[in-house]
Amino acid sequence: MVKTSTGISIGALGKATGVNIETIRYYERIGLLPEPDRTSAGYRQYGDPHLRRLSFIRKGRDLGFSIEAIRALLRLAEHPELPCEDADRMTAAHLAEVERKIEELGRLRDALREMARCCAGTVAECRIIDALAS
Amino acid sequence: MVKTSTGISIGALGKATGVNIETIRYYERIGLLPEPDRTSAGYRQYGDPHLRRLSFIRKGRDLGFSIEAIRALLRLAEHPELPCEDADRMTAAHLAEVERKIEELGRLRDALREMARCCAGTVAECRIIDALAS
DNA sequence: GTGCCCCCTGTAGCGGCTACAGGGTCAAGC
DNA sequence: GCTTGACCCTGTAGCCGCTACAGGGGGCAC
Repeated sequence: MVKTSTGISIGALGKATGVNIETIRYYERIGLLPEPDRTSAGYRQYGDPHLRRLSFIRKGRDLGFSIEAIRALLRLAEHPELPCEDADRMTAAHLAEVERKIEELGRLRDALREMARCCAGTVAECRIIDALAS
Repeated sequence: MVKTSTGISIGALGKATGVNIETIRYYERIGLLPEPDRTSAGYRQYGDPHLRRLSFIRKGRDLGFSIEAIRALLRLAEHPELPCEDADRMTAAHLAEVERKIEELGRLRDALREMARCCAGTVAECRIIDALAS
């Protein structure tokens, strides 16, 4: 009972992974997702490896990894025998970057809070405009 | 003693405001900074109004306001007699967006921390790769 | 006159998609 | 058999806010 799997369409793949169809084609164009087989009409037909790879990509993007980082992580995932220090280093670097951004945005938030709710009056007395113009 | 101010070059304006020269030209192109006078050789010559306007823009960008928001804030700043509720609303909206991003990044940070430092071994046992592939 | 730095215009690239335009294909229902 | 509508295809351009050239001209000190 060998099942000759025919694969799924790009729309079905998109639904299964939560990735936009245009984004899937974009990933193919930049070589992140390999080109799938085609039906006689030229429709893309995806199999299980594509599904797994795309959902890997999606999770990576959700974690904020860049496309290039994901490319590297995918290469690693294909070689389970390698040491995982590269993955560790990339994650640490990304985490540090996220922490940096959080701090930056925290400072921004404080500055904005200080300015906000200035206003019962006119622009001439506005703390916000004043902060920018002074 | 009327001083006929000759204005400053784009390089000097950039230094004075901390804005990249190419960015200044970009702001001019998109109509955010008005076209300055030119010397006979075609060099831009900026005066005090440009300096003030550009430093307004710069402060706005530092606070994370979009170009379009800054455009609106500049229009407001030119009309001190108007009520400042627009500025207030824009600041509140921007603040809310910043707070949303902080929370999102906080969740990201937690997820990354959970994954990180997995590794003394190979990719096969790597928590990072596993989190993405599973 | 000769370096060297500044300035000019115009265009293309970055990241990561997203949105068309202008067409072909397929399956269900009548 | 024919229509309708949902799906699919390619290719290109746009989003944001710059940044980076290429290829040339100007200004000033030595």
